[in-house]
Amino acid sequence: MAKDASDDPVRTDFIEKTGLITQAEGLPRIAGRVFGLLIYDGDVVSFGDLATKLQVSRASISTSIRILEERGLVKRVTKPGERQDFFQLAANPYGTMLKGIQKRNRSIQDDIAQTIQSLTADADATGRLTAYADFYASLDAAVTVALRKLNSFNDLTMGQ
Amino acid sequence: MAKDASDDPVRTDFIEKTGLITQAEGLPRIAGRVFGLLIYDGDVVSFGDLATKLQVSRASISTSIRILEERGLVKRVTKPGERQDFFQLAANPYGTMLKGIQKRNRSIQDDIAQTIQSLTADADATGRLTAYADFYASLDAAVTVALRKLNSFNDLTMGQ
DNA sequence: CGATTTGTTCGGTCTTAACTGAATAAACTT
DNA sequence: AAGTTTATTCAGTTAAGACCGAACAAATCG
Repeated sequence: MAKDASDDPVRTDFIEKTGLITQAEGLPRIAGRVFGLLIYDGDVVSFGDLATKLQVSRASISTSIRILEERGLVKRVTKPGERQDFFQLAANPYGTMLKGIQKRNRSIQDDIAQTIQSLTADADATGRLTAYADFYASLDAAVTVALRKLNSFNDLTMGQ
Repeated sequence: MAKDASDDPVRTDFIEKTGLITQAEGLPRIAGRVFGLLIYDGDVVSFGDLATKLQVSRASISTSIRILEERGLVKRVTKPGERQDFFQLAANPYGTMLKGIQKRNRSIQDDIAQTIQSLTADADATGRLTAYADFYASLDAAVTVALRKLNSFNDLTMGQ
């Protein structure tokens, strides 16, 4: 009873923090809480437990899990003899997040490049739009570096 | 009449794009449109022109400008003999944006570090929380690199 | 087969925040 | 001073989306 995880204030605070952090990234808060719970507890957690532990409806768990699965951050697993679905962190969630950022940055770069293409060659705006695109290019380069570092680290620790 | 900027579909598209891009960054869409307009037109633009050109209320311009000024992306200027305020892109808006990202990443790192501090030393979660913090640390390092590159570029072109 | 457990979907409610129009304040003009 | 022009603030409306309960579908159990 004293060892009930739900009594751990550090854990509760952390889960709420991840909810807010993730919300700022554009995901629903509950999805962030699920993410945080899976990080903190580490274990494989059942669908029902997620709902009760986070005190939210099963419907919210369902949609949050869908979002997290779509983003490749969470994996659904099943257990023989168990009817419920279980969930755990995906293998390399942070690499996946970086790839998502990368994808988005590149899409923006493409959008801007397309605008630049449409300008008349002598257009006054060309330089400023190029600077704007360069900003996303430099972000892209930086994220690529971070991704490479992260992967090499994983290769070491995961013996890959 | 044919040279009216509002007739330029490339310009209009670009401004709408920046509205959406910036919205995804967590700013109101109109603020993003103001930002895009200032990039595209380059000129110094008056308060009233922003409202009419973007077809939004003056109140929306006021709050959008406030947000953009707070973030250091836009500068307010005045002209002798002119009663209106005028606006232009800040000197190095992209560097400022990177610094904002940096600040946010570090705040998150601090939050996570604080949680780790609160854990008992043998806690099972320590490793996973550290990996989470490392993710933001690697992002931070990446942004720092991008910032340094951007500044050295500016030093060259601006003769700084 | 009927009953139960489980996950998803759908309709509706509620919260949040963007946006507007009107009121206000401040600066300038005549 | 009275009247204009301009920017901000505030109250109210609107729009978007998070969240829930209930209905549903699918699978399992008795």
